[in-house]
Amino acid sequence: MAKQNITPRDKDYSQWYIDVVLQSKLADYAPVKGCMVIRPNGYGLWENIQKTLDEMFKETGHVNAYFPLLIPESFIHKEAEHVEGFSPELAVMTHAGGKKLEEPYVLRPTSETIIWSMYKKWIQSWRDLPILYNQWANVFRWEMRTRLFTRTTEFLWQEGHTAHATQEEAQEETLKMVNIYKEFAEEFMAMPCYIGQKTDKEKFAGAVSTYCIEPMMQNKIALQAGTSHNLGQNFAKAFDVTYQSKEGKLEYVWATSWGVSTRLIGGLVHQHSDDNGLVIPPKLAPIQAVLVPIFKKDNKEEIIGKCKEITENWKNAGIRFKIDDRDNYKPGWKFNEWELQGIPVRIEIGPRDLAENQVVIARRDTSEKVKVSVESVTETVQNLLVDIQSSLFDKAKKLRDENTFTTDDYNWMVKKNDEDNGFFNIHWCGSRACEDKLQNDNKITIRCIPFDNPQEKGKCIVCGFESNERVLAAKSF
RNA sequence: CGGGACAUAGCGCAGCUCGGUUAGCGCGCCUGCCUUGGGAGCAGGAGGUCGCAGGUUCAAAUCCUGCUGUCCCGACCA
Repeated sequence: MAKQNITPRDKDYSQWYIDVVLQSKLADYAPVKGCMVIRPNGYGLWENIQKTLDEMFKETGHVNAYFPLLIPESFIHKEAEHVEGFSPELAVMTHAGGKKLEEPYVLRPTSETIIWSMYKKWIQSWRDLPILYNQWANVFRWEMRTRLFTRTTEFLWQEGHTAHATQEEAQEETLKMVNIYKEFAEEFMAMPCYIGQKTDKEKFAGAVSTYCIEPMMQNKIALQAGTSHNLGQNFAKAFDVTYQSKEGKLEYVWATSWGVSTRLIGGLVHQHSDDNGLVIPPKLAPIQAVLVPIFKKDNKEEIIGKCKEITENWKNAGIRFKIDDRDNYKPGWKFNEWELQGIPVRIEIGPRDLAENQVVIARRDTSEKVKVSVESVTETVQNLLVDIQSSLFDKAKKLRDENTFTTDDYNWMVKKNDEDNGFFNIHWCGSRACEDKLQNDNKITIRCIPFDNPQEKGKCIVCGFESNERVLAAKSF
């Protein structure tokens, strides 16, 4: 008899998400407002995200560095848009060593300012460029309302900060990185993403242009999952960072920054999980397959021995697995537990299987069970991991495609959005007023101007003024 | 930051209206036995300054005030 602790997704989506995160032991509430503890199940996912992205960054020429958590308050004030954007979210340290500080420090909400203060020291000549640094760090943003993983006061992320000699090179870098995010999200997280440029209203505080990936979650709402910014010369000017060009002229340096955060883990939950708990894409799963031996005292050794025999070469084969040989839980209990924790593949081995030289293999995403011979377990599991990974992507893409609508009918969009959310490809005149109206009246924001948008004449869905392309609009987290 | 709800054992809750023995129940946990193919059973046991701080009272989980935290709904954001 299954004990169902998770609120069904259809009954209360928010509560379902919270239940999944807490009960699968990804995270727990911390005693600090808006902060959470990332537990081993969640941190294991983060480690795999880190590992994969870090390789992708290194392959594209980036290196890691680390800058301080504390930033002199005055630094934040040097770039006008930046300070305006981040001031409301700053946590400020005013005392240390039992005394009030001469100048307060802010806990970094992002590191552009402190990094560019250092780039000033390190950049003199065109020969010093480009600088392609990344850092893995924690940041603080004092949010009014927080949610596990998708919005917390402190979160973990990576922030790339690059410096270039030319505008073209900076733009190329900005686009390269947002494409890497898309590739990572789709390939590893099984999360299909729309990719495009942010509107001026939505872009990063201090950027010339911001690019993003926008996947659709199961409630048909967008989650901004990764952003890449072309910072132009804004920070170079604010921190007076110049280089001498080949021609001997002093020029301001061109900058980019880009980041993804532990929000991705929230995205993973929102994208794939179900009423039985977490569902993890195999490529990111800390444990990809769990073996549950079904034994009594007299055959325990024999059955666990078979588990070990089956998995003998799995480490070399690159399968991350665990043999759950605990004897204080019954098999049924373990089945439920591992399902709740989202392990992609479960292998059941009991005396009946042993007698027939077979095992039972269950996949988390569809709950399907198959019997296979002991000899073909490894191959079956390997194939299954590949299949689950692509099935999850296909399922997510199907949901997204079926809920992305091209429309010119404002009333229809509003009705659809109120009833069931969704993504809308709409004509927009480009004015801030129409963008604000969409948000104020319908909670719809323009998620991005997609790169691959068909260029076509049309009329703004809000004001009817002429428009040359469609944009992607939706409610967002 | 506004509006609403909630805060009692690790978790979920009852008790509070109408103050009065030793604050209960289910799950979980510990010990033992027995079990093990979808969250078993029996017996025994441990575990609480009733979110925090004040106040009223002979007496507060219960009444009053303040604070903090969580959730939901808004406004703001990765």
